[in-house]
Amino acid sequence: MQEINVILVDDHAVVREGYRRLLERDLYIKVVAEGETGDEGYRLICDHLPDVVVMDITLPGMSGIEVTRRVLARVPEQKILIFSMHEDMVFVNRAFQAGAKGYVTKSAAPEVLIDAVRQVAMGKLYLSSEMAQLIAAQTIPGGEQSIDLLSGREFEIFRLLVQGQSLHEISEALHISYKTVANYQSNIRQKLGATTAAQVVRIALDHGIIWSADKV
Amino acid sequence: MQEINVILVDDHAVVREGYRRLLERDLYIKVVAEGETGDEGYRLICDHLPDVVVMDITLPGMSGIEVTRRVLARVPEQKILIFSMHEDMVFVNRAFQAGAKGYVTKSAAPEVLIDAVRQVAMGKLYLSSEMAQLIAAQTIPGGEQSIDLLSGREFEIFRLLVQGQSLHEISEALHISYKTVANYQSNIRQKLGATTAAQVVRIALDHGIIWSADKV
DNA sequence: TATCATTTCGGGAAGAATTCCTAACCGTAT
DNA sequence: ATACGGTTAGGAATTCTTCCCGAAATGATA
Repeated sequence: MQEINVILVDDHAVVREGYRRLLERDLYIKVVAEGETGDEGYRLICDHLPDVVVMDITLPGMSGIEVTRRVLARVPEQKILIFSMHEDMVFVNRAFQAGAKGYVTKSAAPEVLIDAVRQVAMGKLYLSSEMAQLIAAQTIPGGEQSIDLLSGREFEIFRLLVQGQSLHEISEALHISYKTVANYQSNIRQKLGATTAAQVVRIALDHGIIWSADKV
Repeated sequence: MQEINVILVDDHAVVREGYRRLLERDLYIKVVAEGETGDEGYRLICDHLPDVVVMDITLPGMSGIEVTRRVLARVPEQKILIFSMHEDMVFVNRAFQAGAKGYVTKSAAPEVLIDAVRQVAMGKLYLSSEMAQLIAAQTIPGGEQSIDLLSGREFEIFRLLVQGQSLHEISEALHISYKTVANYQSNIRQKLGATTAAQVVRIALDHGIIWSADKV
């Protein structure tokens, strides 16, 4: 078996240290560089062109997904494995949309990461089994493109809801009955697979309908 | 120097693996057990009574801060070091309120964690320098955020709520009555000046308690 | 030590919100 | 014309939320 050159990109030094030691338990895997930010990771990847990149999503500045997109725009064959704490389908979808070759969660067993790196290096796609199960089970809030299931009116009410408006305020703003708004909310939650209001807001966040104050 | 027995509590197996290898680079430090959830960590700590606990905040169910509170209620002299990705002052404050002996962020240099474990084992308090700077910077311009009005328990439930957990799930995770959680939610909303669940989530966003996929 | 404030915990009851069912109305596509 | 989906609501049962209360534990302070 050939040697597998790997670049790690993660903003947590201690965590990176752990990956490196874990991955190098496999004698064929060699970590050739480590990046701390999205920009640094991008430069390192373009310079080294490693066999596999293990990349976190949450990074200072450019996110791991954005780095993936940019790298693949210049080096389409580059193999990038997303290794994230996010167990949300939205992230998995975005990762593969960006062209990532694999997605592994940090809660997976250590051996899974090694396996994933080897699989991806061989040109295969890799999705950790928990994530694959999530895809199979379609009860995930925000899974698939659930937001597209919303009708125009539903989407409009959805937006007002996640902005923090009360049902009463919405009914006045739209000149419809409170009861109608309440019914819409029920339908929206069902279509999105959400059981709590917070989950609905989270879906809105994931789709960029609203955003947090400290977002760059 | 005496041997330092350590217990690790973190929900990410790969990350835990990394800590273990990193910490045991120091010959006096010995990792005697690893916990994956809040409940498991609590049991392990009570059973082993290690010299130092290295604990993440974000855990399934009970948070690391909640575990800290509970452990210290029974073993007041237990030394607990919070090791979290959160660089928000809110979390540092909560950690020390709960009785933690140290707070180190995961973005700190690897040696910092080892140093922190040693300091805490010797009975000292430890705060990584970035966090110490944040404290210094925050004392002047700060100005009483509404979120500071929340008690420890209220903040704990607040976090679970905005993560999308139902009242029933929270009551099970914290082993308290549904009614208590419902009452807490009312108090939280009042203290935060929020009338809808979505507004509560927005406040959490603004304080960095949760974040959106939109950074992707 | 005694005291007072705070926090944690929950029951009861009234009121509000949510769900589920139903149905009307209106375009549009078949 | 018929069928379909979207918009609009009411009714009833259920669930959630608030506001009231109090008990127990904790913590600070005099």
